[in-house]
Amino acid sequence: MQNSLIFEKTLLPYLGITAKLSGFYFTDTFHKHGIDLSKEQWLVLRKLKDKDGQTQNDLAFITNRSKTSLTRLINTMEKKELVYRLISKEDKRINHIYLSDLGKKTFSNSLPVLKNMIIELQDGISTEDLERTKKVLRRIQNNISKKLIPTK
Amino acid sequence: MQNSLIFEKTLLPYLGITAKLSGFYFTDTFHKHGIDLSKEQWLVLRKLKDKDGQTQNDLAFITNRSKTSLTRLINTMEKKELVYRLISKEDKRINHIYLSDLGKKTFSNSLPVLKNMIIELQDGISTEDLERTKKVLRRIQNNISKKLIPTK
DNA sequence: TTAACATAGTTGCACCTGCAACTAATTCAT
DNA sequence: ATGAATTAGTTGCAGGTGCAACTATGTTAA
Repeated sequence: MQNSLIFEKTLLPYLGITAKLSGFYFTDTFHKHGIDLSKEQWLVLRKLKDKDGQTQNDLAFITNRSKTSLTRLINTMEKKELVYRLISKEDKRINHIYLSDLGKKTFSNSLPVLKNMIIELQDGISTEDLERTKKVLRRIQNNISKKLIPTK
Repeated sequence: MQNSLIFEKTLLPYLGITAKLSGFYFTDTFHKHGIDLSKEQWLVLRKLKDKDGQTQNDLAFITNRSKTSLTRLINTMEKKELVYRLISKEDKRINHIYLSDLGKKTFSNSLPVLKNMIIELQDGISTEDLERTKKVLRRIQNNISKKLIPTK
């Protein structure tokens, strides 16, 4: 019992709980505002907004997902007509993913809601604390990356 | 594009990415060490180690899960013989969940692995930065909790 | 006492996830 | 030029998730 309590003193449970609660908050807020997007779907729209027509491989990579997961994410998003697939003419293996009008509209509707959500999320935290926290999280990401991709 | 980039400057993506990578790292490390536990299963063992025989309701609450999700988590853990259900004699609606010997052994095997994992995760971060980050994450949790349970 | 309500847990449905094995298309090397 | 290796995406399988509706049990109030 004493031994397992050590972990409560590390960042891991804080990270896990905060991420979980943020997820609930995200879902809840979008739902309340009639925005029919999961956080995963939102993230894909956000990446496509940056650069439309990316391949599934690229999207999987930049969203830290397996290509399997991304395939199915795009399936549901295509069913909901948020995005559409176009097979590349140069290489028939490749799908390019594009935002539909609905996708664009839904994303742009989500922005003010999300903006407000973030303000409430970060309420009462100083800029300095925010920056320091980011630095710590970035450090953790680097620590993990080194371990996950061994030398390769 | 300019507008959506705002979110990259907030804590949300840092939180999401760090939690995701931590999850990968967790799974990867346990797998490498032959510990057959998902992080969700680990968390249930951890809570039962604190107090054996808790009800599904209690476990769902303290692990921030829906009772649905917890039901199914216990189903798989029972199949793997990590835990077992006992129906309460006072109230037949209630299931008490107990650690099996295998559950106890698996959990205790996981501890040194996890300990080492956390050391590597937090490598190069000062104690002060750790504490400050925890403070920030706790603040976010509080901010969200206020919003999620409105007055009730 | 019995009808109304509350509670613990399960189930159907829909979604997100990764691994391993697969198909189809492309490239590389002999 | 053709067989081998590589690559992009899909599918089967197993697992995690929440909501709403449900069952079974227990409590409460008329």
